[in-house]
Amino acid sequence: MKAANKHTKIIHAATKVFAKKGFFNARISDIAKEAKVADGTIYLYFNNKFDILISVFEEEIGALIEQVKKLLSTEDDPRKMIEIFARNHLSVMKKNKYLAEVIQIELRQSAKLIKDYRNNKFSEYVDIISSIIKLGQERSIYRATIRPGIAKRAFFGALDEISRVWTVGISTEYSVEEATQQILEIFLCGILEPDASLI
Amino acid sequence: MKAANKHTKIIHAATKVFAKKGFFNARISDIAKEAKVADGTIYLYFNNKFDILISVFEEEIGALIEQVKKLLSTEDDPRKMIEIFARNHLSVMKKNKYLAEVIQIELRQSAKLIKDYRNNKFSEYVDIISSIIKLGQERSIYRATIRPGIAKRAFFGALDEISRVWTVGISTEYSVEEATQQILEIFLCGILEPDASLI
DNA sequence: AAATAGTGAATGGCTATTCATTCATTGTAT
DNA sequence: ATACAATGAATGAATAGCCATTCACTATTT
Repeated sequence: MKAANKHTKIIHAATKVFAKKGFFNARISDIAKEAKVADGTIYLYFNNKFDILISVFEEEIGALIEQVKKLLSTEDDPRKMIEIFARNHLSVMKKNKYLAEVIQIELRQSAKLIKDYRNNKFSEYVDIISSIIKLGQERSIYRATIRPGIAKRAFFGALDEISRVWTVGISTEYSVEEATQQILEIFLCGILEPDASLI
Repeated sequence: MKAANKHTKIIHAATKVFAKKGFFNARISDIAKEAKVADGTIYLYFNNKFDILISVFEEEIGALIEQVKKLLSTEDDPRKMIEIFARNHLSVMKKNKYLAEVIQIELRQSAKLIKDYRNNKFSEYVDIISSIIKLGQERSIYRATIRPGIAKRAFFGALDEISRVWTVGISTEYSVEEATQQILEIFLCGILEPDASLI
């Protein structure tokens, strides 16, 4: 029978192979081997190679959204919420390096790879940041001069670039906690020395 | 004669084609056509397709480094220096969309594309940020608790993600000035309302 | 008339996708 | 209980098309 978990098995295998080789260098036979199925079997579950990539985005990021939304639902303070988002993102990326790689690299070219595919799931994920910022502004906790649409990009971009350290073989290492603390310090307080207006 | 400017012509053509189609979908014949030379001519100036991409990185980012270093050399205040870096980066990326696209997308996969190619030029560029931060720390203008190695990533990642708005066809638009101002507000002061410790 | 630069059609290697066939499971008839 | 279909999942070798690179040839310079 067409086991539902074979679909999932292929998705996970594809995530790994895409991460390691990149979409174009990934061979269908690599994915098949990784998933321990025959090449042809993949076409029983997916229409083509692009379809596999899209499914990886939708399903893996979908799960990420579920997870962070659940965590956020227990918190009300926008400062804590932004912290939860950052810590969760960084720890998932550190733990799931294959997913990290796919988001950082393949997702970015997806618009070019696949005609008329909009990354709705991805936008939905990043928009969580702007909604937290808006909430904070309503409560006068975050500055009204901050534009949520720009700040969400700045925040996500910062998290994304910071987490790249764990995917490529860069020597400098730091922990999720350290990275989270730094990101929060920068975004909440800025990098200026509080009494630097002197000089 | 082996005109030096034919080399440059090919580099610019390649930047454009790589930006539009991505490295793997770019055909040598596309680049040749764009540069108005024969397919074979490209191999008189470059060893192979990868070599073209590497040259694009080295030469285009090399020029970017020259430019920003020159601008920075006239300034001494680390706060202004970080501003100069941000404004310059954003305005170059808004103006030169092909280069922006190549940096944002192709550069990221270069490690995977090309065995043992380290993006020295790119690291050199991003390291300008950490050196500005260190300078600021020495003068007690930037907090000592900020780790320059992490902050440079956060700052560059923020700039990079913000400038993506100009490359992909996203509806929301903002100017270089607006983006620069927001980035500086966030990084220098943070997003917290100054007297938000209330609540 | 050398020497050098440029050309573009032909080659050769590579791989996504297909599809004829096999295999496993379930149902039906004896 | 055993034999026999029927169904549809799984397989993987064969196909068909694509494109980086080469190279025999032409054009241009010195």
